[in-house]
Amino acid sequence: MHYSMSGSAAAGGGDLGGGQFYGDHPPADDVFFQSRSACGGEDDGGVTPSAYSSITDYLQGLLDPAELARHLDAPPCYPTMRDVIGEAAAPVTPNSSTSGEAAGVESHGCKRGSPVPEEGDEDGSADHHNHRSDEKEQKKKGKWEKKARGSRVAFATKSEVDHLDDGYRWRKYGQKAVKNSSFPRSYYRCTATRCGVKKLVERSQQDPSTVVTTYEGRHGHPSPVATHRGPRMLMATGANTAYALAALQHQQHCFFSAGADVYAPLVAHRLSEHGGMQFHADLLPDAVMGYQQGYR
DNA sequence: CGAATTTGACCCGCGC
DNA sequence: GCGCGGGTCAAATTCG
Repeated sequence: MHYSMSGSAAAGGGDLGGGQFYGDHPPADDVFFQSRSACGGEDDGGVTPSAYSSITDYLQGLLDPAELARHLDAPPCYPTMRDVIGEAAAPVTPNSSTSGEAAGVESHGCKRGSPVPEEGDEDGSADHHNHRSDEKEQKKKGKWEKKARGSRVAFATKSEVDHLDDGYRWRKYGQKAVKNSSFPRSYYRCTATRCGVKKLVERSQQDPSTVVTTYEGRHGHPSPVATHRGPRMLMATGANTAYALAALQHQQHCFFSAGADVYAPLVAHRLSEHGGMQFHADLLPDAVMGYQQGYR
């Protein structure tokens, strides 16, 4: 079901235009960015380009902390993440607030369960029952303590579809009601063997039309979609942001076309500067280019 | 029939 | 120490 809705489903929902990136906790390995169709309608003129660079660079681990902090402290021209996606994605718990919406990799790192499956990925069902006891024992030994996880990247996208196709295959392993949100949060794991990447999907409480997706970790394998399509591609429409993210994680070439996310291109551009990802500006709408120039 | 999803139970960290 | 809330497991169920 999830797979079938793919990007096309999002596409059906109309183009998603603009995207916004957020990151409000430099120390944490988290990043947040949002995309939405009505971006132009707001004070998007105030979009802080630097925010993008920070996120982009953050994704690539290229930005120095000081600069990142500066970017993140900059007055948001967008509503704050909390404003946009509500408390669902911006936990009100004190601990999470310190490290931003994504509440820190740390808080998750100590949790039990699939602490980044290594040999036995999620498919290693045969070991599941033993897995638990093993984890318990290992926990006692403190083995899971602060186990470093991949970076977390969150983004919000206007879409009628909860699970946007980002080119990877995901298996849903859980769903839970979230406090202060009438929408449940879904938990997905990459189905690729030995890939411990996870994805959390939930709808914004304040804006039900917005889907907040959080990636955790990086794929250590090529995207099934990209592989099949030959040229690494990312198309327009709603799935852009998700694709962009996948691309970012994979440093794949990224194509954005008219109607595409306004901000994702910026990220792509920035990445291109670092040789991480190629940017195909010819596919961008003028508005995007103009914006980009202003940014540059 | 195998794969994916659903969903209640369980576990654990954290705040009070 | 207790309760809350988030994250994961895994059996049951559904789907292709």
